Amino acid sequence: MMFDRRKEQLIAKIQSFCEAKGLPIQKAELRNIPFSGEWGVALPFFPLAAADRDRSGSVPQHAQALAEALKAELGIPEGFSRLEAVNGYLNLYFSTSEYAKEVVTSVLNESNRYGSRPGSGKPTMIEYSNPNTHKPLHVGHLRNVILGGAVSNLLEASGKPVVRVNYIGDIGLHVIKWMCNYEMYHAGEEPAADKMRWMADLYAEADKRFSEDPAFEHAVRAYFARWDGGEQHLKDLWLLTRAWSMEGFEQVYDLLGEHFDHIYFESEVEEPGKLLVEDLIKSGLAEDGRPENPVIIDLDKKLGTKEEYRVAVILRSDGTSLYATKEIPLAIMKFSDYELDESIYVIDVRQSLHMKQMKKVLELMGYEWAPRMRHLAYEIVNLPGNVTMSSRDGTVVLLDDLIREATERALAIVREKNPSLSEAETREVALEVALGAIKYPMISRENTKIVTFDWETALDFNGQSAPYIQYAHVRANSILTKAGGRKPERFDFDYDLQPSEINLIEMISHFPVEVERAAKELKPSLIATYAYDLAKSFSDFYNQCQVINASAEIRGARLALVDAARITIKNALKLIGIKAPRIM
RNA sequence: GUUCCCGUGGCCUAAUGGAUAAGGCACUGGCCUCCGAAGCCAGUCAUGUGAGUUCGAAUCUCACCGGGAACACCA
Repeated sequence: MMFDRRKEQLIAKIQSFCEAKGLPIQKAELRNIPFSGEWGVALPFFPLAAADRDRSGSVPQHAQALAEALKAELGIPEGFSRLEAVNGYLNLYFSTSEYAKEVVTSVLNESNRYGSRPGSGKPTMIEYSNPNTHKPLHVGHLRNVILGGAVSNLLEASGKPVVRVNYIGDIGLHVIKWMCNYEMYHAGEEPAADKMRWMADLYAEADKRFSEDPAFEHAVRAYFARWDGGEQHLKDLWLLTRAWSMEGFEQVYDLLGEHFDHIYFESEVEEPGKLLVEDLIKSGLAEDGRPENPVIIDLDKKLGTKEEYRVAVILRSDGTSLYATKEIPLAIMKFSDYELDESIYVIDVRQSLHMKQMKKVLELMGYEWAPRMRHLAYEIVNLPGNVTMSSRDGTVVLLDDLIREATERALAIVREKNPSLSEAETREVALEVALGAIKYPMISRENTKIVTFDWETALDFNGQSAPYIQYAHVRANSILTKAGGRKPERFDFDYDLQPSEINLIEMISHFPVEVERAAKELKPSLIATYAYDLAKSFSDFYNQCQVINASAEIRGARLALVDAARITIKNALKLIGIKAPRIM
């Protein structure tokens, strides 16, 4: 980039200025100017002033004096329009036309690659979604899927290959309940077209019977014993119904635009887990308390820590497996299946201690990669009044219901706002808008903050929301279409740029930096916020600057800018799993 | 009891240790003969408390207050 080179030249000059004055140059760092309307870089002189032994007066005063001194020394470097020493900062403003052209040109050239870099190196594995078969998905699962998917996208965009994996809970009491209920009351029935829904309804029915009908509970226990006995008929039924459930999940993942590279099943790590526990007992790491007590690893005792790692329970006293039993072989399997740089777990914050224990256990077992396991902890989704979602208490919002409700609402709005669309277009747009609207609040806040779900917010298509961003994209698209769809081959920003278009170009140019930061910190919320700010900048521009009706010399440049904005909005939305419709 | 997370206008959220704390919702009043009003413009209102570090703190440290979570056989 031309401006990178100019910056380097500038930094060299600043360095010689600092050396001449005996100032610690390592403390000189360029940053963005917070005000809009013009662009450039700012150099704060406070650290230099504080370190200067020849300082006269207060630090801010001296910073201002230094800024002025450097300003006088630099004159006006090539590529800059003016310099300004104010409030202890030296602000260096770029020549607008060159900078604008450079930004817009590179966005148009890179198009849908703008903001991403090619991948290289060892892959990072990201485990997320992790649903239980035979059970419905609720909005808590949605946050996990959206977050995991977005983090995967971000890492990919920042140049890391990614392996997306899903760890499916395909065994346990919930499965037995479902199958027992099915055999007793729905034997031979086939799933409805909406498999997710059908499975969920039967699960709710089974769960209700289980808690209300002692006879059914009895039947389930007996059924479980037959399962443990390895009865072939039950195995066949399990495989069949699990496949139904997986097909249901696939339907939902397709709808959400998610995919996985590898599926791990709980059932495939259960036996290896039990074998590992025996090894751990033999090696002396684990203590076998059976038959009265479970098999444990007393981490605090082993490590000499106090109430930090606590006790990890790795096998029940009756010899049956626990979550932890299976987690250990799964972690090992991941690193042997792939040569991983990192193994990320997207799991809610309540499992932080458990994750910390697993990592430590694997470290004690001698796996060099254990430190490369990383828990991405996120907060749960609540209901108003700090009500935790629980299917047992019936305080749960099913994903299915939410998507249906949002789509219906979107459909009505699209019909009202844009009646000229065909039925097929209307449906497609409504779905994209509805999904965007329900995804956005899940991803736009920090991972560590609780999301409180309420229908009003989830179905609000105004304000800071995905539909607002999508709408900006649609309007940009609309201008380009009206202009004839042809892209100007040559354009220049040699005219007096309006503050709103300078601001828009500035926002567009920040995208790659935002992607890097979001990837590094595993924070998709930064991109969600950025996408909104970008859309807002575009709206400002849209309201203040004419494009199609502009004079010939301005028109080409503004069309190019609109196209660059359109591309950047679309790319940003894509990273957070939201589609950008052409029309709406 | 130990540990972790969160406290920013009436409500929800934003702000790589840096300049004037930024938006949304709600409320009030304006704007469709002008590239689409899911929009735009204008208005009122905020960093839990107290110390510390720093030239400079919403941000870092400590204490306290308030809310949530985890802590031996759920996942």
